[in-house]
Amino acid sequence: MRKPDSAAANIRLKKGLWSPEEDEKLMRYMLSNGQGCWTDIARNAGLLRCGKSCRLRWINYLRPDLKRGAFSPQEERLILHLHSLLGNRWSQIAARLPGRTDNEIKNLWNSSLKKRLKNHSNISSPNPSESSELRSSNSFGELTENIIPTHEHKHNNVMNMFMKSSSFSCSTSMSTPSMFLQNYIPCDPFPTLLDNDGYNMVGGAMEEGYYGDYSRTIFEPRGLVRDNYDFSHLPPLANGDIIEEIKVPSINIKENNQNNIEELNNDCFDYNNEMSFKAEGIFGNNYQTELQENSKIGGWDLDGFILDFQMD
DNA sequence: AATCATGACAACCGCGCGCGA
DNA sequence: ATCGCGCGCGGTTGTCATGAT
Repeated sequence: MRKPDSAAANIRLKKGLWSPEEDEKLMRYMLSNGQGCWTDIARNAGLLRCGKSCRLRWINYLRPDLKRGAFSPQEERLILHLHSLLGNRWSQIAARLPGRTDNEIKNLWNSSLKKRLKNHSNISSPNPSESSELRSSNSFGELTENIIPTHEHKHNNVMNMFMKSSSFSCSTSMSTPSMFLQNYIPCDPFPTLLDNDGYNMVGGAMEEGYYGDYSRTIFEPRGLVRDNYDFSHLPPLANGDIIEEIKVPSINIKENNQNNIEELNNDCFDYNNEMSFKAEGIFGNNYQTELQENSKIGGWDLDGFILDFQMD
């Protein structure tokens, strides 16, 4: 049997909304003393609150690194996408949206996104041949059209994307972040490439490369974040393009997971050194298992699909 | 102007987990 | 091995603001 906070057993603790004075006390204490045992923090800061309440107030409201204001459409897209992968694991979703809290995301989902998603699915036809039109014609389309519903649509025909025509041969310099980025094949942040079912194929890369804002999304392994990157001078991918060569940091695959959730949770790559490889332009749906460090053959999961590649 | 409905946000609650005694 | 405690998470409820009737 669980006991209540020891302090709560002795003192009548305050509940409900926080006053500005309480915020001030907690803020001042946290900034000068840092995080510790929340029960102690509550007591030492002179607050008649339980530690749990203080923790919640700090994490969800007072923390200096919180991003205030409404969610951007890009953030909403990301939440939808991550929710399709992770379900109601709000803390894990929040971990991929800097400055946002799990509570905030949960509230957004419950008050807004869930209803919109439901409306969207009611409108959408189960017939895939109709879904493309519907996506662009209903109010929810703007949120979903760039996202592959991971567990629902793993098409074989994705293999036809990027397999023809133009190629990219990228430089190897990487002394600055912007130069470094030239080693990546850029994607239109909101691409229009659609497969036969109307799902956007480039969007699938977002799971791997995304960690902040879709405008930064480039075709890259999971976890890389590059701010303020200007795509305008780079050749856009077009329908049917082939990815001939991509230069990326060396990829040391520490472990391989076949589970999307684990993929997101585990930092599988080491980006310390750059290495180029040939991307053969093939999207395969077979996982490369037991990849070893310095392996010449590899691949990474792009929203459930594997881009196979071979090291130079 | 008053009432009601709705949405957004804030906070609470209960549970499970990890850790140290 | 067990217990107590703190913490984090996800579900739920409470509160307030705003718009519609």
